[in-house]
Amino acid sequence: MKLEILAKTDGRNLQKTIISKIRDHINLKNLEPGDKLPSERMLSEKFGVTRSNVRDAIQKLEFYGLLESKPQSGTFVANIGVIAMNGMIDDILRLEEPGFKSLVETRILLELKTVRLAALRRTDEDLKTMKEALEAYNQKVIAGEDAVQEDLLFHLAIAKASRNSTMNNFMLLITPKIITNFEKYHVCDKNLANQGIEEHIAIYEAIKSQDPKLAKQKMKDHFNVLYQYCYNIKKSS
Amino acid sequence: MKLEILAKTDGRNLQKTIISKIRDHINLKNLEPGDKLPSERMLSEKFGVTRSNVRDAIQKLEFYGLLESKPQSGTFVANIGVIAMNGMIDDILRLEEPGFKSLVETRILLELKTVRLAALRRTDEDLKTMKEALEAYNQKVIAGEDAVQEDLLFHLAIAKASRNSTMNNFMLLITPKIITNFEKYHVCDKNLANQGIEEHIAIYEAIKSQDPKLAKQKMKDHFNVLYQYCYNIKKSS
DNA sequence: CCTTTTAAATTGGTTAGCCAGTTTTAACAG
DNA sequence: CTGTTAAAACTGGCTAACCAATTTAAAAGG
Repeated sequence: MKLEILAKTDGRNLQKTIISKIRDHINLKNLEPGDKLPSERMLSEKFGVTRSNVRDAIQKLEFYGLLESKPQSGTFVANIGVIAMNGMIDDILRLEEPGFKSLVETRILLELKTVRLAALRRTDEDLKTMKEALEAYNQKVIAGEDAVQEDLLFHLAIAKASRNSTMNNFMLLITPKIITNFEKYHVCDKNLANQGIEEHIAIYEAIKSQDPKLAKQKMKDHFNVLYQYCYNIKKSS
Repeated sequence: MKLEILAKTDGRNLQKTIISKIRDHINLKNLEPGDKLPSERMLSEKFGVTRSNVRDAIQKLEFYGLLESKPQSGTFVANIGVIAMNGMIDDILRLEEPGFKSLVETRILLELKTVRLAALRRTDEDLKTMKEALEAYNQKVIAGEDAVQEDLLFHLAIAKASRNSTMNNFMLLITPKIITNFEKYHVCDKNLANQGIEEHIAIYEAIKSQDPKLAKQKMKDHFNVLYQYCYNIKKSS
């Protein structure tokens, strides 16, 4: 077990090492936006690692918009100067795994915004999707079954109706992680789920009547109950 | 040029096709959390694509927390039921590339929160980092040079001081894309940069004196100027 | 029939080599 | 010396073979 963890952190540290070496190279050679990096083969030889490792590191930096790979041509420094490049790579390297608290804070922030935007921008089709998710949730709760999935889908339907693909994407990223934590700490019990029905309906109605302020307030109420309960669980565990 | 775009969309569509086929398989076989997917080899044969393509698709679903690959063992359905799985994959497939407006909206939302959290949680070290970024910015502006990078680093320093790794990560993700758009539309002119000095100082002082409300207000002021200018640019272009 | 042991098959990950474009170099004509 | 052309070298992506760990099957022992 220990070894498995070590292996994983080893892989992580290897990637971080390669990323920092790429940064060093950029600094040493004073590469500016648009300049070409050495080929993956040369970098892998220079760093004493496999080409796959280099590719993975480059892919990560591409994901953060710092590099850009062009097929059959090369990898290029993105339209970002060396100063910002250094600062950002530094931040990326020091970025730690998000804890539960971090995820919850971000979720609340995002949802209080998406619900507002959804109230302003929702189409009739969005409304239909939300209503379906809402009714699926209610049905499960009334039947006394677990409704975590349906709850998730209702909230994601709101995110989609917000018509902001960045926030929608972020919601898709963090929600599953939160759900996993919820189930781990056994949040979302039956009685809480019953209360959730009314709260969801209130949110839905506010979005339907295109009242952003009310929608935000109802979402706030929803979270208040949920996370008060949640933090109690956390403290007692 | 047309062909290049076609090739890219082809690759994208291929991955989306594979992802939807994986979803279909999960539905058809009624796979539940913890169940094992067929091996990458079998899936690649079944779908008539290369193993690399299957791996990439699985990696993406892993990124969104829907699958989990264990070395020398197999790929497993994450702790998420079929209903949520279907909904999420559907959302992921329909997710569109974020536009400029989407990015700006999200940035404002995130920064109004991170600046508040930074005021509450900043350590003395955070404060030092922010001050350094601030002074680097001022120096460049006073010298009449472009200070986009230094501006970026100041805002990222705030994100780091917020002590929320999820928001910090999100900021790192969207900021470069916004910067690119800024430079494309030639936002951030000299006169605007001069005004930026005072606004940055006001934000910094509010964080220093641990006044979250004031910090948020000063950030709001900062954005007001910036994006009023920005939207004018957009409209005229 | 059940438990233990062992060997064969299967797995995700890794590696070396191949491919189709791109880029650089060199050859050559004017 | 310059502009054009062709060919050689280089590039990121892709393919197939390989690897070590794991899982399954079967064989052995009780």
